[in-house]
Amino acid sequence: MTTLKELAKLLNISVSTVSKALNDSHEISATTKRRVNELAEKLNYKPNRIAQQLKSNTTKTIGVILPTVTNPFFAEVLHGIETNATKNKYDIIVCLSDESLTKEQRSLELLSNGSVDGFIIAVARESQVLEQTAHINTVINNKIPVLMFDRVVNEITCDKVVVDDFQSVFEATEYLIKTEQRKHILLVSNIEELSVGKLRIKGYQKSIEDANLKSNVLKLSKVDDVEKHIYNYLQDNPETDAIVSIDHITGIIAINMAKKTGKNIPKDISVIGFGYEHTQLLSSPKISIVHQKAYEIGEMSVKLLIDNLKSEDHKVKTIVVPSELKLGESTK
Amino acid sequence: MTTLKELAKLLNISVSTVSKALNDSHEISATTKRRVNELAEKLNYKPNRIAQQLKSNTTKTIGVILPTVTNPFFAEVLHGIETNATKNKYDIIVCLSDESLTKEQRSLELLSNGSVDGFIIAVARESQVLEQTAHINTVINNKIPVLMFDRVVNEITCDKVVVDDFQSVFEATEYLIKTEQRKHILLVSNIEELSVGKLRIKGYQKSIEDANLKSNVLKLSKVDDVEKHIYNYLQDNPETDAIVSIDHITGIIAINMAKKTGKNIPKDISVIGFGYEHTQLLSSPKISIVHQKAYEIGEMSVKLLIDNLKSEDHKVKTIVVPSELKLGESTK
DNA sequence: TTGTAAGCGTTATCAA
DNA sequence: TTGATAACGCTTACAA
Repeated sequence: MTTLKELAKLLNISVSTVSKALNDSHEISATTKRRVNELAEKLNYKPNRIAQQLKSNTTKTIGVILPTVTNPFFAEVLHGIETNATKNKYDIIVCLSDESLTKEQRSLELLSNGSVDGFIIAVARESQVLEQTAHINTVINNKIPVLMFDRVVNEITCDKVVVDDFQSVFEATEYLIKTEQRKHILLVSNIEELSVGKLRIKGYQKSIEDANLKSNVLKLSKVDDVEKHIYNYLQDNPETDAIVSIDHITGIIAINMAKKTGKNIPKDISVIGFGYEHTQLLSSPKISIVHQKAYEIGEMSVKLLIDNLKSEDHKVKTIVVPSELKLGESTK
Repeated sequence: MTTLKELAKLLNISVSTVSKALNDSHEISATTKRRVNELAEKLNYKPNRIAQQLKSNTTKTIGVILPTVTNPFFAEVLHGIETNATKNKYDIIVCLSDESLTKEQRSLELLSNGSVDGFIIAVARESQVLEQTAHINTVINNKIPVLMFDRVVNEITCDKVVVDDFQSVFEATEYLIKTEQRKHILLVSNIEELSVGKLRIKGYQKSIEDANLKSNVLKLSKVDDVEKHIYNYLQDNPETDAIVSIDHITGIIAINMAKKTGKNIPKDISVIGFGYEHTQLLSSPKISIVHQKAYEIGEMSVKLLIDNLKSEDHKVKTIVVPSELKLGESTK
């Protein structure tokens, strides 16, 4: 790789002149600027990023720590983060915790050595269940800005970007009750132990209570044969006339199982699930979903973090990104 | 952040002594090592990564350039890359080309300034269709190692990790013909313009030819209503007794549509699709899939690239990661 | 066993 | 308008 020194030697001028010329400093004459730029172009000179980082003590890099990326929600958030980071000339270093507390701790620790200017993180399932989050506070105490999204820790004070978990499921359930006159609404879930899962279930329950209906929650996160479990429930409870799923899998399974019991969707049973870009393609009839704006969550996260990095007097904020009920064909 | 200089001053010794002590150099006495380590521990000293990178002229960072991460194949590959990179003490900087040539060029260009030691890349759809890949050769000519996976460019000489696209579909089709005696096998695809798509289609065609059957290919990448398209085909061709999908979407849609035409799966029609971890959950009956070992592809890619980075006399290799036919319930 | 000094590639200050 | 020099934080000959 070509360096300033090499350019300087070839042109018989000093390194600092070359540097200034390339940075279009007003101190430098037009002619030398031209000479320098021509040679730089010719030799395909690129300022060494690492040297700049050392000098400026900033990396223009964000550490992104995700529980997983095979869950389409986090994949789409990552998409939003990457696009917006790039737009702002930031790189992202991605670490996956695989839902493990230890891996999350290690990643934060490893990157807290000047590798990144700040972090965007959704905490691991394990960290959340065990309520172990001291490592995140350590980072914050070291003056490295942290932004948490989706899976947040209430006890930690930092910027947050969250989904309207309670509200969106509340409204989805209300839709089934008020617009569709459904009376026997089942909730299915494979994320009931996560903070977001709990909030969503509460949204469902509030709506059910308000209408004086009976709450029916099928918790499946530890169940082996989810299909069978749902199928059996529907067999045993043939009065079921609507299903709400709070994740991106069990809604589709519910549709398949309801059809298997001979029910027509949406005539006999309405189904609303959670989902993202392609989810609706994967069921027939196309599933109605609470569409989490995952891309926007990533986008907002980057914006808020960069604002924190740049402004002196940044004040901590929590942004709620509203979801959208996207009706497909599994509702009337 | 604590620096060597600060430690040195507090201990009244020189910076180099501190550095050596922390690196457990045999030059240093046990007592000073202890003193240094204690203070370092106390002040939570971490060697500045950027300074080390500048000094050593290596970043221990891999640039990973993916077309997208919402496609579960690439998500799973990323998972494999991240896990294995971390295991080898490498970080990854992730860029998404969004299937765009320009973005791919920009990312490569931007990271070719010392930010990374090497690249892992799957080329964008656009780059592949337009056959524009000079930017990749530019990087290689700059002596930055590149590894390509899945979507590879034959004309470029570098390490490659690929799937057995031809062979896996050849065998899947053969299974339907020989084991299940199917005679009217439809291929559905939404990736027919990609190199991998073409190979897979060829695998199907070879198998069909060998058995003297008729080839039926439904190309859907530019079709709006995929469901309807498949449904109509099945209505018009009721003799169809098997379907092969070469992507992770259209197989599931095919199952749903076949059921809609009143066919029983797998009695009347067998279906084999492509898929990954969760794919089988999303259809009923559970779809049989060609399971691409995406995680392993990521794993192998990292191994091969790091080998290239470390060894002097690395010779270019292409590794084929075999897929596995994972029978579900959509075949007999 | 410890310390001095040079150097990685930049940028910035100050002097010429 | 240009150049010499120091500095960012670290490692490593080499000198003491």
